[in-house]
Amino acid sequence: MDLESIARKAGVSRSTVSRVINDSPNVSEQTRQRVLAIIEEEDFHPNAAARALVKRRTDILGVVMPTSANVFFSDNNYYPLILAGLSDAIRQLDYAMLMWLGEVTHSDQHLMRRLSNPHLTDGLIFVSLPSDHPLYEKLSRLRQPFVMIDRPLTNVENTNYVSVDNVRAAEIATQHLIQLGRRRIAHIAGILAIADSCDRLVGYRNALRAAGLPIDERLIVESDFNYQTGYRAMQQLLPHKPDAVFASNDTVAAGALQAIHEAGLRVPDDLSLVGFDDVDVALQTDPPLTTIRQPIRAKGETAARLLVDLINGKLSAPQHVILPTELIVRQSCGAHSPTPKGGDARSADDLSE
Amino acid sequence: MDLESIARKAGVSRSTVSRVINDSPNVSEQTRQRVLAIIEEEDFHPNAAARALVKRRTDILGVVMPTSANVFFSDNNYYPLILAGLSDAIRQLDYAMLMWLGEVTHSDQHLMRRLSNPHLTDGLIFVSLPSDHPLYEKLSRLRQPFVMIDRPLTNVENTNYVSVDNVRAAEIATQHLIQLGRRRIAHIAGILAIADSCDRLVGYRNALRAAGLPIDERLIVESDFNYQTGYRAMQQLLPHKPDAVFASNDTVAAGALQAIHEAGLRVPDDLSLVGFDDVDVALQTDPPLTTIRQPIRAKGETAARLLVDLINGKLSAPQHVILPTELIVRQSCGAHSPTPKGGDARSADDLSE
DNA sequence: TCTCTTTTTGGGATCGCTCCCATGAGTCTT
DNA sequence: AAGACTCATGGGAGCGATCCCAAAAAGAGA
Repeated sequence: MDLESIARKAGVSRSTVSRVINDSPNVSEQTRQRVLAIIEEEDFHPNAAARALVKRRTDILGVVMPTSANVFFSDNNYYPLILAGLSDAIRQLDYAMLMWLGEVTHSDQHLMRRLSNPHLTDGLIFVSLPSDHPLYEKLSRLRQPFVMIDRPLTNVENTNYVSVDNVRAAEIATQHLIQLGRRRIAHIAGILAIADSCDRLVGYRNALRAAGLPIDERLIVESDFNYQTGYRAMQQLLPHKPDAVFASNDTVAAGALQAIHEAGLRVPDDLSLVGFDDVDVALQTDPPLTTIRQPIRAKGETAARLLVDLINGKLSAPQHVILPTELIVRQSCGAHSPTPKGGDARSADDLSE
Repeated sequence: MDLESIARKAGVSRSTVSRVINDSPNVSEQTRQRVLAIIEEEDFHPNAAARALVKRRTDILGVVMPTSANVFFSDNNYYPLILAGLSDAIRQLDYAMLMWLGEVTHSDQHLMRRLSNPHLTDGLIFVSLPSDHPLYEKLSRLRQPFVMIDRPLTNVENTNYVSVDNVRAAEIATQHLIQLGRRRIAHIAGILAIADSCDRLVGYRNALRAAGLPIDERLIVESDFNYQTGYRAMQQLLPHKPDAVFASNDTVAAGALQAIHEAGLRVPDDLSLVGFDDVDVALQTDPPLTTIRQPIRAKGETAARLLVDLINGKLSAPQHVILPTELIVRQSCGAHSPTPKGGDARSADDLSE
């Protein structure tokens, strides 16, 4: 079933059917209706490959999340939320979304070739690509446009990316704890191979330094962004008597909270706790978490729009889009007297829509 | 850059280059090496559209999750886990994955057309497609193979699907509670528009009936698969004095647990609690949850393999694949004396790999 | 050395579209 | 009423692969 056979049935030419399908204005209303009727009747679908062959665009965007399953599921639904944002925007922009989840190793030649095939997608979006990734080098040679979500670690200037100012956000979180009178503030970092984690650690150090507080390296512990490692990190920290903890995300904060409770300490009375992301879990802990809200879905949406602009040649210089974050004060930091539970601001990201 | 230009540089013909690319055995080793060198040198990528046009296959599988963001994120990572399973298997089978997330409404003609375009994907996988969905009707007319994950509500016989025996699993969970001497067993159901939820409810009723226990409709409450509604459902149940609760998933169970604790009751002493899925959260509650483990990732993997078999014409009759579930006994049901925390079986799905 | 078979190679036809140009029909102008 | 102009339509060329068949080259057997 092709254009020609539809044309024959409608008593017109191939070209006219093509015009109808592509909403060309130069078709008489009468003809258009006749053709549309036949198309409907025959349940005709134009061949995407043939179209792509001549138009040199597939109307497909590629999304690559070279994230291990481990991180994908533990990190606060961060990646699923990014995905949702991407998916929404890409659908709205009338593209389809081709997806690769999971680690991409250098040895996976097949996949590497496919990813860099400029004929398969019109552009690519990479989410949290580590700097030492073999794809990185390939990217530079790539002729097709691409956008990164989260700041790349190297070659920052020439890369289009969408991120938040993690350094500033971490400064604000830490500063908040300092203003509450805390002096021994610990930090449970995320995976330090990820730029965001590094930046948050930098922000944490900046804030302490700015306040003239000493930086005690024993108060800095790494985690894997998940509950379990948050719990263990806190157990490591407790002997050094911190009076506050800034955690790399809300799930880690929840794990830390568990360890704190098991040690017979109270939050926020004995320790103040601040998380990051502001997702569901921040409201499910007891007490609910003070945290930094970042617009996770919006990151995905923005990246998709940016990529499409790039594809359409609307941009010249590389774009660096920095989305805003916000400190959400709840009970776990002890900043103010408890408000009625559930009465405070909810995340814009988690359950909305 | 096309086959022809590579051919010219290598001093061979178009056809020979094509043979090299497609691993045809009828190429001399010498020629193959020469051509491969040029391909590498020029960073040549064959045009996927041109290939698809003549081969009549795109090597792309479509995955449709017509799930609202609400359910996507609340339901125990169920959908992200399915996705991971699909992604792994599809990559391994050397296909690419085209994805549509989120609700697909009848009015979204554009998307509907795209989904049913047999030239875009070689086959489709639908995850938890509600029975009243407009896509359902379109599917029947579809000429391309498709597989569903989770039992469809109607037209079951003619549909290829992968699921678990939710009825039986719920019977086992409920039976377990009965054997522990519980008599007023409540059920927090999931969204009843989803077949799985219905089946679990049926299994619950079956078990009570088989044990000669009365079915008290006040002990059955619906939830949205998330913490919040699990919490509220439990609050509704408490006045009717249940001595056990079978929850539709682990997150709902966690929400219920919170409500139980707030009411000053203890688990498992005052109430036994059983969840469903066996994901991370089941180990993060205190006490850890007794639950039904279902192989979520394996569902995705199985569906992908089934679809590829279907595409290759290896199957004739519609396939119904039912994967096994397992009762995982931990502390929340009170079945045995507490084992050391963390020492019990972990989910095969959550953090592995 | 010549024939017969097998392996390797080359080039035409084809897939189903879009693009471009030519043509015909209808309208407006002078 | 003829030329100029617009709008609707038709058909050739071409996108870049694969497939098929024919031809050339290499190897085998007598």
